[in-house]
Amino acid sequence: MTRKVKIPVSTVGRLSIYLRVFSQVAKTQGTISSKGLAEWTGINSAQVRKDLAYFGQFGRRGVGYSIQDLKAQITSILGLDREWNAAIIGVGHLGTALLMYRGFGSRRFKVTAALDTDPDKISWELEGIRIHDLADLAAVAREKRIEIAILSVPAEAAQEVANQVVAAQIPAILNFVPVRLVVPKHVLLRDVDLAGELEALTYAMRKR
Amino acid sequence: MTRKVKIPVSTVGRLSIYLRVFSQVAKTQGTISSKGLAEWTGINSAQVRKDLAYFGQFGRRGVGYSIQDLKAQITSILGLDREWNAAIIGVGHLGTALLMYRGFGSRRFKVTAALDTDPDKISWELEGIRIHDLADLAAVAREKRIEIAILSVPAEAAQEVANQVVAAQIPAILNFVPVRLVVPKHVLLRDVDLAGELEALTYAMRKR
DNA sequence: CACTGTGAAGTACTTCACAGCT
DNA sequence: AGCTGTGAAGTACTTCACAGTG
Repeated sequence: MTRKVKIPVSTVGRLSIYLRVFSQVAKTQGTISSKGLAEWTGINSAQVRKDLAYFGQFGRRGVGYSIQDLKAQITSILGLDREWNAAIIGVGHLGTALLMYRGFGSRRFKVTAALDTDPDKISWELEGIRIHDLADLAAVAREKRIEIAILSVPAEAAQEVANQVVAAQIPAILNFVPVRLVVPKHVLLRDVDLAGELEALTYAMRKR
Repeated sequence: MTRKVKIPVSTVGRLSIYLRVFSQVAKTQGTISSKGLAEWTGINSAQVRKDLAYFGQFGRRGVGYSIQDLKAQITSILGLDREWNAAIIGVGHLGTALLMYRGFGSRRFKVTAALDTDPDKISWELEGIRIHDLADLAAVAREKRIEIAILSVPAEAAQEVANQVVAAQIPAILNFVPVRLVVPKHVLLRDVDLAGELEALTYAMRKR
């Protein structure tokens, strides 16, 4: 079940997609074939089988995959069989935006803290979440058992704040700031570049 | 300058990254080498050269790339030499969030309209942007010259709303809804999956 | 002579195609 | 008979390495 072979990053991304199909199919009973999943997702059926086979032999030849089993397996592989506490760092427009977004929580993510350096914001509450002084990050992270830092600070401050996140022993960062952050290898970093996504669209439109 | 060779999607993503370095380097005079860009971005210098060479011969051997020129070139390639009007469709938590986020606008994107089906929201204003009835999408799109639809509606409604976007002749969709949308080939579609990004982090944390 | 532009080699991911199980 | 699991083939992207040049 746990393997030696290196699993492509893209495979992990597709696991999220497969999982989501089950909410749409809604049936928790019954089976689904790789071809069925392929139709729902637009992903090639051989790709579906290969993705799932990385993690074990979940399917039954001639039948397909048990929806219930597969759902449980993927949930567990993605670590969604428990809750994860996240903190929003930087409560500007985007940070506020992300605080309000419950879509994070609908799956197993809880935003349980917010932090900023602006004295006008500190100790306010937003959506029921108190805004702490960023200087207290280490204490807040320990107390609230924060495992994910969601970064939405100004670009100039980003690296310095990332350093503080690392010092506070938070193991993972979801970075919305369009800056290349340098962090130690043991810290997980993932970038989301919203302007970049739009630029990919305008690039394609411009080409026409 | 315009080419036959197919340009990797990933190259376009990196153009956004290169462009961003110039805001950080700040100097509009002078040159930068592929090695310099590599250091700023963490991208291999051969990759940098290959990416830029897709679009023409911008560099000078022995010298590097003129920052001013390169900035102008990439800006133009990405279509950022003009403004683009976007509409937010679905003013729930995430939609409101995105409306408030000025980071879109800081580059050349303007959110000039918002739409929803909820009578309690319609004709309110949020951040100076009026919320229109989704039923009026085609009219609003025409009047406001909307070229990008930013989709943040409930999953159940997403495909139907996407159909309306297509019917309204909006050529591009940035989809925040975790659903596979089916649209005609001439409509550009890009998916952003925020829960998926977090799941990629928890997957990696779980593995330890 | 430092640095680009680019073939060639290397690596990673995807799809095919089919043997093998149920 | 139908569908998985997986080597082998195919395709796409990255990195190397160096000839070419300002």
